[in-house]
Amino acid sequence: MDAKGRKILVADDEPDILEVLRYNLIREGYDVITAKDGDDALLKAKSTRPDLIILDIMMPKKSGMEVCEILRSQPMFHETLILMLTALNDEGFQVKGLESGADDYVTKPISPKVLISRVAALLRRSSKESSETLLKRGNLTIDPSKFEVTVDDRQVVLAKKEFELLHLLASRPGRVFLRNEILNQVWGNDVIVGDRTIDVHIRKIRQKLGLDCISTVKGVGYKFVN
Amino acid sequence: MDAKGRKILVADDEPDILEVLRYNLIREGYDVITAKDGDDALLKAKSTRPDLIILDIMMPKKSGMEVCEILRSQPMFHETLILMLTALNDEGFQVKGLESGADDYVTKPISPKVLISRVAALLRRSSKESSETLLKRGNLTIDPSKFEVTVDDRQVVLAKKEFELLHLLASRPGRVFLRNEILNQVWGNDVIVGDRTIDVHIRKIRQKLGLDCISTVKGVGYKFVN
DNA sequence: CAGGGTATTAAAAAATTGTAAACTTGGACC
DNA sequence: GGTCCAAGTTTACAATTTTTTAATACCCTG
Repeated sequence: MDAKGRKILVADDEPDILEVLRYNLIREGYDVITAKDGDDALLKAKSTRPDLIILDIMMPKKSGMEVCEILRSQPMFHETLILMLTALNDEGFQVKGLESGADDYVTKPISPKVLISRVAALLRRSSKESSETLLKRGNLTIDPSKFEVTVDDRQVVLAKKEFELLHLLASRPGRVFLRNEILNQVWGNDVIVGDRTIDVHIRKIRQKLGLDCISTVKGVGYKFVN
Repeated sequence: MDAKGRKILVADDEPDILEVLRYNLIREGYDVITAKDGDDALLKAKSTRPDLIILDIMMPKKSGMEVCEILRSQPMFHETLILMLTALNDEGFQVKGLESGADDYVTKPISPKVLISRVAALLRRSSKESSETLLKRGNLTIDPSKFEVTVDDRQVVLAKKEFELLHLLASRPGRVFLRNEILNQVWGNDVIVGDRTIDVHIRKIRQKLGLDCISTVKGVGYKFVN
């Protein structure tokens, strides 16, 4: 589906399991990073900042639970999704797992179908939430749930497409969005509109905001700066 | 914890399991209603409007899945939490369960500790305000228990749909409700009515209230402002 | 200074909503 | 059963806003 670009870190000490998970997740279109023990997982989590982390409970160096607690204690991973793999009937762990900050767990033996389904459910939920949470960039505030934009306490009324376009750009400050990406995200894959349409909307946003927060990258696209 | 007043409906055909669950949930401070099969569950769900429904997948009369789908198709239960009890390794069901609209599932054999933990997690997540409390928004008062609306001490009589629509919008001031959301919440998932219906009702509300408290967000929906 | 790209503008086209009025339905009442 | 009434829905059209197109001006780079 729309799994593109989602990074998943999988940590398990059994190479076979790791490979099965990697294979299945990649087939679904996710970017997969693997780790072979607790310390490795921590290291790779920091360097790659995945969207979701799958942790086996039983691992050398550090257990999944320990890794989970360490991650959760850092603001960087406060929002990162964590899914635990636990042994069957391991009540204590299941309860502790949820308490230690995991978002979900799947019991072993792992069925790829179930795992994929859970992973998708988690990502779906979080992406829904993120598209509804308040976005603050300096003196600019974007509230998708209220469909409101504020600049220095002054409320600005944007039309639908303008809002969506601004929201897209502001969701990843600094990152350049190609004109194609913008068309796909805001207009949809199938809709065909002329190229100048984007310019016009950008102009209206700039005008209404009275703020120079969108910069042009000639020949490439637009990006949000602050 | 803060389980006070939370109603939980438990449906399972095995009396022993039912009793164990009931005992444990009551000990946690929940109000528990029990049902012995699918039809019974539907009946009691409608009459008691629980906050959370625990459904065994395998039940006489109607399976947990069927019950779940029927419930989800009614606006009354759109927000109600549903937790499924599935047999171990029952992959197909687990996947289908999540797809059919359940919020979570727990595998049998059930451990009370795990179940309690999951139930608490679900209820925590959805700490929505009850739809039966008095709402005051400026000079507007909405009393769902009496089905009354007041503007500056002047009582306004609204029809059922009008009332529900206003109550929905006012329940989250500022938040935009998409036309789809409105249709689902007020009319129900399965009911098919024309698009203009919403406009007409909005108009009647505006007219009757003589108050400009509902603002249009073109291409998106409506929201309550004060 | 030519060429590829972007900005600006105005106006056309499309989409969306507001409104009034007609129609449908289901229940209360006789 | 028939009649009336009110809520709810649909329809059709007007009013409005948003979105797109198109034409032109601009601006940087090689």
